[in-house]
Amino acid sequence: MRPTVHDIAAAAGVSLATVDRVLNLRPGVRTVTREKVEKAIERIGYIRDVAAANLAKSRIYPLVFILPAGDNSFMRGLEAEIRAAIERSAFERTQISIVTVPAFDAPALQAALEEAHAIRPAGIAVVAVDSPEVAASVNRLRDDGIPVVTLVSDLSGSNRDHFAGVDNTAAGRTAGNLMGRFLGERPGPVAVLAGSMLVRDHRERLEGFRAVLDAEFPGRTILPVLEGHDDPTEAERLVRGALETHPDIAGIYSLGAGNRGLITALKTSPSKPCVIAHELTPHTRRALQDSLIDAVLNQDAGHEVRSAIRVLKAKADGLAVIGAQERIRIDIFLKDNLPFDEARTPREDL
Amino acid sequence: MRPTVHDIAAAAGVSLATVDRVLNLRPGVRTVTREKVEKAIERIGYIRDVAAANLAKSRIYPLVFILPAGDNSFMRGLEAEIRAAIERSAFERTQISIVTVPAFDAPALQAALEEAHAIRPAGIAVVAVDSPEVAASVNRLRDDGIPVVTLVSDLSGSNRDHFAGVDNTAAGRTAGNLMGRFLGERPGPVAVLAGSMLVRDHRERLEGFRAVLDAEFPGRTILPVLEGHDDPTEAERLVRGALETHPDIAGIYSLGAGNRGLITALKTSPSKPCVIAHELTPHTRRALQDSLIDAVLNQDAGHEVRSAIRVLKAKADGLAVIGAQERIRIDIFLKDNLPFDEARTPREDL
DNA sequence: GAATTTTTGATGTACGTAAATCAGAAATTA
DNA sequence: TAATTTCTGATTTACGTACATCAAAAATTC
Repeated sequence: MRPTVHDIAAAAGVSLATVDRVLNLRPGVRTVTREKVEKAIERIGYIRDVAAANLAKSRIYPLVFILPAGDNSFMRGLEAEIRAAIERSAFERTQISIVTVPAFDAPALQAALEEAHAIRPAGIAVVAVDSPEVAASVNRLRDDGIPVVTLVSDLSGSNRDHFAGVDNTAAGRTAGNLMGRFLGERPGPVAVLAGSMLVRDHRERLEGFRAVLDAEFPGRTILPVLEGHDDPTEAERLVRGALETHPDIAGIYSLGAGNRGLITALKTSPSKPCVIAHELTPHTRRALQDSLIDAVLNQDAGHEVRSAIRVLKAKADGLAVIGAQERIRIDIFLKDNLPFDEARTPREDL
Repeated sequence: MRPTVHDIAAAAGVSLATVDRVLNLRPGVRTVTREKVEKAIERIGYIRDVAAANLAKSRIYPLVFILPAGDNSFMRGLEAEIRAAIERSAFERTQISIVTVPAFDAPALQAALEEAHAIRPAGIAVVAVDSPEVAASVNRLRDDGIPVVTLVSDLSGSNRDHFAGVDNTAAGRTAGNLMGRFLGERPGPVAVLAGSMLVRDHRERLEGFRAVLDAEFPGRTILPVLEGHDDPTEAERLVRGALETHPDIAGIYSLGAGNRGLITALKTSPSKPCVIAHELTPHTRRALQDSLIDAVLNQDAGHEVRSAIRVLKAKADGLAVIGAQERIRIDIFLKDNLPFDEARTPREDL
């Protein structure tokens, strides 16, 4: 049988009340007694029964998710996953609220963080805009004992507890490797469509992509980055322009959102470049099936949300997390390994 | 506040004892009363607090994992993940035992299943050999109320509760697509190294690989399958022989284990075929880094084990599972997106 | 050494559910 | 209707922890 608080009391030769004081960091215990109890805990290998503790505390975890607003299929899919988690909140003792802020807007994000801080939740998950002010807000939260997890896009210079997202440099490198191999001997430059260099995930993807192409496929030119701000209309205009200016474009790497616009532009393009994009949405899925896109690198939003919740709860309780379980993988989808469409998939009209 | 059993009792106008009888399917309740209680449960939206219930029951879940013995890096990695889960059993209320049986041996597997049946565990996870006798044993377990999850390799003609593994047909298709694209215009046939056609995962991978190569890359010949029984020595001999008989081999698809032998053969081969293999082990990882292997399709053994445990526990309690969470993904590793090596990785000497 | 403060023990209640017992009520059978 | 069987209610204990209260013991201060 697993040892209980009673066993600690017996082993340490103290009362249950004293054990409780030690375990829950309550005052009124002499250092010698505290050490005696701690040694007994160590000795008998006591592990707190979190389920029982949560029951006794009637613990619930109020969590806040902050993510960009706007017409972005991936982000709306992410939001849908958060809503799915809300459905499960009765089981998971969570109480989740969603806050949306304008995309790529550091001051707005900072304001949202401050507002969330005031509520004093058990934890905050945030799709970060990489800026010092945002990092400062996050650090204040941490100093105040509120765990923070960055979601999808990480935050430099902050002591956030965890990043629930993929290794974006590796994703970019993978895209570079696939692009280089898929193109083979085909001549022509490669275009890159990004959302904004203000978010770290986009910067890292670009960096990885560039590194591999430069190192392993020299002679392949990369055109100046097109910044489409994850907006389909802007993306379409930029891609159309690039394809007109450089009719010999051999490949396009779309490392952000706004793929709907990219796809529209591709449909009317006279040439057929090799296209690698990010995030599996209804649009990229169809384009993959129609061979307009050759490969899609994906991060599973559901996994990211569930991971963020697990980590926030664990951090709130001061518990360890299973590192391997929380590593978010980069999925590579070709048209041959598309997962079955599910009800969970964001709606077609998004 | 979430409704409790007391609320049901009040709402149905019955006593707590009757609610308990209904909830836990105990006898001694008239049909009319039972229906009254069930309607009240429905009406107030009661959800059983599993944590509290498990606490009251002092519930533990005895689980049995059955997997092939032998010198197979992937299977030993799987076993390591099961041992990691055993480490967590105090937290997860599980009590896991591991049984190993000779590989590709249906009678031995059946015997192991019958033995596990006798213990009457809360659930069984099994790496299946695809045979009618094994399916019959599994069906008997199910009829007896013991949930069964197939792990890594599925079982035809059984009513196992769940399959914790990847879509192997899709994996084979993906391999075919990558092979076709990576080879480009390079001439020469493709060799396939498998473990055994007795396991469904290998059959499915081959089928998917063939389908894509035939459909999308016609003109590419596939040599007769080499069956290496997941044994490094045998694999090496077979690959060496094939490379000698067909010096023009352009690609090799290794869809089973025994990759150590394949790699040894590759090192001394005068030609450099494009190689796609399965499962990231210390050996395939190094071969990938050394560019002896071009791509590795991987299933995360840790995810599979954790998923199997979650599903078995849920089934034992008659609860629903989050489908999306339990879908095991096919990881595609190129040398550019290798995950960091971790302590969890199977030891080098395996 | 008395008065004070700090530390410890003993005890009870609570969380939400499970499970058991026993008495009493209702339904069924004779 | 009486005797029997079947249901139902009331109550208690338990799971492992949290948390509060009050008394008693020990340590500290003056």
